[in-house]
Amino acid sequence: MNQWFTSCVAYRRTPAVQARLDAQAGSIVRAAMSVLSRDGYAGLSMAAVAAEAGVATGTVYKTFSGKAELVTAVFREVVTREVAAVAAAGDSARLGDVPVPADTAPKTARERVTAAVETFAGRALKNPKLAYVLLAEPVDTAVDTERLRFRRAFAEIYETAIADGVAGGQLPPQDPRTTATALVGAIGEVLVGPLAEQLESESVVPELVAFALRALGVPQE
Amino acid sequence: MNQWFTSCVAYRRTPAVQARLDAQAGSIVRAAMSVLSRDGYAGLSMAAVAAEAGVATGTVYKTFSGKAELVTAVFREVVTREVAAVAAAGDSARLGDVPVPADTAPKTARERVTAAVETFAGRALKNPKLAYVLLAEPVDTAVDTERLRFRRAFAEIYETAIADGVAGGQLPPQDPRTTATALVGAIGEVLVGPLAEQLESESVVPELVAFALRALGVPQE
DNA sequence: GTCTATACGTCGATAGAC
DNA sequence: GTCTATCGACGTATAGAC
Repeated sequence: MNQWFTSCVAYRRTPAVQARLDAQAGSIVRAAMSVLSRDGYAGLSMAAVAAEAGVATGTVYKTFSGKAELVTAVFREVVTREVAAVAAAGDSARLGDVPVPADTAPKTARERVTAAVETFAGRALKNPKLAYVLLAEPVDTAVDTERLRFRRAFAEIYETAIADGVAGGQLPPQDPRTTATALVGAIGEVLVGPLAEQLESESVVPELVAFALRALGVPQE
Repeated sequence: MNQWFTSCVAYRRTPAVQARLDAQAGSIVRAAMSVLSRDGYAGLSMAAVAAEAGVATGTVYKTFSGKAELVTAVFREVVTREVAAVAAAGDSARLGDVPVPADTAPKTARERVTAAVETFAGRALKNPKLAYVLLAEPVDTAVDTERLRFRRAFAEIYETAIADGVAGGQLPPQDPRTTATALVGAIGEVLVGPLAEQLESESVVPELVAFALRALGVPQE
């Protein structure tokens, strides 16, 4: 009994072990992202991920109970990255923890939305396989649920920019939440086409920006 | 041998039998639509559908190889109905086979888009369970594929209206296809929220219409 | 992590169509 | 008379609760 207890304590996860496991999990997730970017969801087999990460297939199942869980983790990682990039491009307040220099004029709603749309769409078109999985590819019920969070996160970025614009009189009266949500849906829908067919249509980003500015009611130049 | 052949001919599906089977398939699909509207996708079990249709569960599998196939058939049926309703509301050319009376002024782009958006959103909010399944609910990979067709069908309705408006100078220059696609995405995205939470927010339809009109560049009244 | 409950899909028997 | 469509109960897998 005493010995059993001792063993139990001894095998309890030490911080070091936990850290190693976390690092491994991160490594596997990054490997999965690489595979996804290169070969799309069709190529995302557990074996391929394991090979890319340099571990055995069994090891992957050690940290992720199944493919759905792994995919979900990958999804969360990618979403966090993309949201950060778009937020950085669109937010006027601060990037990371660095305050905006005092001599920089605050961005207008037009600038903020333009930057956010261009960043989002540009990144998506630069990594079409990944973006298509994120936006639309029929994958898995669990992933679909994650997609809802993903879209919400982007909508919140637009929402603050729009609310600021309305408050400042740059934009006509409107419900910022509705407009922001609609914008996210619009951008996603438009991108799915070029993404699915691997067309990097050059005109799609400017068209998207034009649509967004019209939809917000930005006064035409 | 001769007798076998005679029997075979005798038991070959006669038109009457085929018609009955087709009718049964339709009946099952309609039953599934009822269940879906009432209990949502969670309540759409094969047993519930069979009970609603007044047949045994085994019978359902006679016409549909599995749940995925049944759900796909239901999806197709619903989409066809909804597209027809929205097209009828939005098209200026003709409703069904009846030509528009000559004394009726052709609808403006503003009227056509307003009618289409109101019809689509109104019908969705009147049947939220069904609409949520159609638009966003994580269901099945096969259904996701169908959803793409569904959205495309709606986009085409908007596309013709927008193209006409641009050609007639009522709308500013734009790519009708892009705008139409974006509009479908925007409307769907906005509706998902109220639909998921069963809120029949009264203001959502007017806001959607306002968004759509701004996005098309319709001159503000 | 285990356990229970629900629901998908199958199978043999029966009844009815041709 | 033969074959097939229908029925409904059962096996099994999976998902959700504790």
